[in-house]
Amino acid sequence: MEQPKAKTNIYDVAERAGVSIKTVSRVVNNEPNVRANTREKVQTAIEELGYMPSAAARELTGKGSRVIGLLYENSEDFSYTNKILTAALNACEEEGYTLVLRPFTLPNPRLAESVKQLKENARVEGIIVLPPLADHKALRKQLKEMAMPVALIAPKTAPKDAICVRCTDEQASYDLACFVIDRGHQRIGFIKGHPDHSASAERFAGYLRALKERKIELDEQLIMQGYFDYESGKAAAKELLSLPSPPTAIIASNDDMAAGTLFEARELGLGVPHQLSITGFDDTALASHLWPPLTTVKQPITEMTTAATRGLIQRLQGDEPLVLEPFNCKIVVRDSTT
Amino acid sequence: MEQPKAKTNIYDVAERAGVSIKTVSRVVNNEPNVRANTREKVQTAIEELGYMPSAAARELTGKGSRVIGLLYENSEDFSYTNKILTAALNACEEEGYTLVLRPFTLPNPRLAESVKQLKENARVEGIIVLPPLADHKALRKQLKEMAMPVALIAPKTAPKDAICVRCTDEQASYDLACFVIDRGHQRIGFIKGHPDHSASAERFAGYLRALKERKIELDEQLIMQGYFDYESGKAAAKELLSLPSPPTAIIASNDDMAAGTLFEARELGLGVPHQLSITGFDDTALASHLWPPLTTVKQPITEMTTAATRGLIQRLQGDEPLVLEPFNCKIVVRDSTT
DNA sequence: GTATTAAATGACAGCGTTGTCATAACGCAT
DNA sequence: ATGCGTTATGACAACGCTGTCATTTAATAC
Repeated sequence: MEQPKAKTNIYDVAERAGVSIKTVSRVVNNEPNVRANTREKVQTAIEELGYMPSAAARELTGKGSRVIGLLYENSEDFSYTNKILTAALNACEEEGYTLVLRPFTLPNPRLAESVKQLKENARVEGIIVLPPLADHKALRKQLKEMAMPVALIAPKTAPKDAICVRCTDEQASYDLACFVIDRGHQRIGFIKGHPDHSASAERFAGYLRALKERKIELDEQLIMQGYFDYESGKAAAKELLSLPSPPTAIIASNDDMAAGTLFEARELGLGVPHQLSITGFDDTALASHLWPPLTTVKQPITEMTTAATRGLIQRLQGDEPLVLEPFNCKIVVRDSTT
Repeated sequence: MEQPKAKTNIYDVAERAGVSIKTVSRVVNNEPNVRANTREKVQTAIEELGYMPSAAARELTGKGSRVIGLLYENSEDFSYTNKILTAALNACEEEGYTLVLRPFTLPNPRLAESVKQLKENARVEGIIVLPPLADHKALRKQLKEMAMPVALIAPKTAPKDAICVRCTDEQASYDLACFVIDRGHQRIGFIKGHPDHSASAERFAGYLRALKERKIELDEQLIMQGYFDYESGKAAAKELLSLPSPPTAIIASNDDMAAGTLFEARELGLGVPHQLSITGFDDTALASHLWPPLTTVKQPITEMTTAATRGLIQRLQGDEPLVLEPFNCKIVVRDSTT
């Protein structure tokens, strides 16, 4: 497998295989009437050069574009990811760009391959990466190798050759913890987020800073590891609440885990917020639909995403790669806290 | 504005305007050095012919593709729309197609324009339409005019020139109502869904059939109009529960409205399920995250969407437009019903 | 009015592929 | 070997646009 300097085209393959471009075309499109022997030679050349046909050229010759659309009504109550999608989609439309989505389930061995395909097949020129993928080492390496312009949303480490947007997670978490402390709580449980998300560490740091400044001694027992999903929040809450001296408030690193905590409190017959205060993070639809509705933190997701998308597009057009300031979060007080 | 028979290209415009194709190109790309007079002539010709430049050809000449990617981790707990997106995205990837998303907020005066742009700009060859857009008259007309191959998800009326997928909503709703009746309930409230969604009527019909077969007299007071959102469910529940003789069970036409109902029950101090049984529809993440978790109906969304997408792609490739049977739903019993 | 310069316009190649049609090689029966 | 019908291969135009560079036209100065 060689490292193709410039993009290889059908001529390169034809030359290497010692056949005409038409024959290469036939092999690529699985057409009949190619000797097995020849087919193999061509296939080898393709592999060696890492050749991928140009979708644009194909389309131009009358083949379809292999693009299909999906129309849907944009409802209000979207989850975190959805808010990002919508914002990015809108920003792209305004700039005359087309956005192609690619969801992954981690761990994913075919990740590199899939990203490469995204470039060749779907013709993407730049890529926006959401957490926790934004910090995925293999992915970042792959993107760099492909010299793919990148915009990272809330990454832990921000390479300077990428557009990055962040928000003041640490400060928001600090503010939230102070808010809880000011309501008279002293034993405050904390459920950490998924360790792969940069936000997790930031939010935890804010909690720690608040305790320190308000002179509350840190009790390791009150710190739980969660993974941003409902079940992990539930499990963590169960453990916290069965402590000999349980917390009177629990700060969960996102709304899903807060929902799990709320569920667990119910199971144990604890009244919220009177016997237990609970807070979330992200202000998803869930937060306002639970009973009682959750006190949480609202990130300016739409603004962040729009900025990242615009930034990426600007770079693609050769403009200055502007540096983005962190965006401010805001506490949303509801009824899950005393 | 003429009706272009075949796709107009830059030559048509040049001829009509009496200039060279290069000049047309200059106008289209807002390049300098074109006399105002000339520019106008060209612009007029473009309008009259409804010309839109070919993105594929542009890309081939070295301009970028104007496509950017967005990578995200595929989490489990997705809403209804998200499940559809993910399934469609996956089906497309498997078939070597690229899926382009376009969210709308209704009502939208620029809908037709946006769809046209989707065709020209994003080069889509076929379109999948989700409810309630699947029944949007103006949209359907526009798509038909453009001769755009279409796949409709859960439409009310199914034109035979479109791929359509449906599921057994009526039967599922009937089964659910019977389930509730069999638990001893006689006064069962029903919160209807958004009138624009085909599913709303189907679900209501199932409820009616169950009452009839079980010889329970229909009480109009127990029927409420909702709109599939949390707030409308809450409002409907409030009204139902303040009736002189309130229902002992409420069937909401989706999970969001069931969540609103649950909230309202809490506000009124009613125990769920002992004093009030509640059911939802769709089996979204919300349903299992609430307390108590909701009894609801699970649609095979992934299967439906995959079938629709595959069907559309088959048609695009000139194969037989297969007819799809309705998909079966399944009741998921949880703790919100006695 | 003519020379000089700048602005406006056009002719043409090239982008990477596939379709058409011509040509070359093969397989087989004579 | 010879001829014939396949099967395999290649040459070349076409797809619709933009870049380069040549040419025409207008504007300005003398």
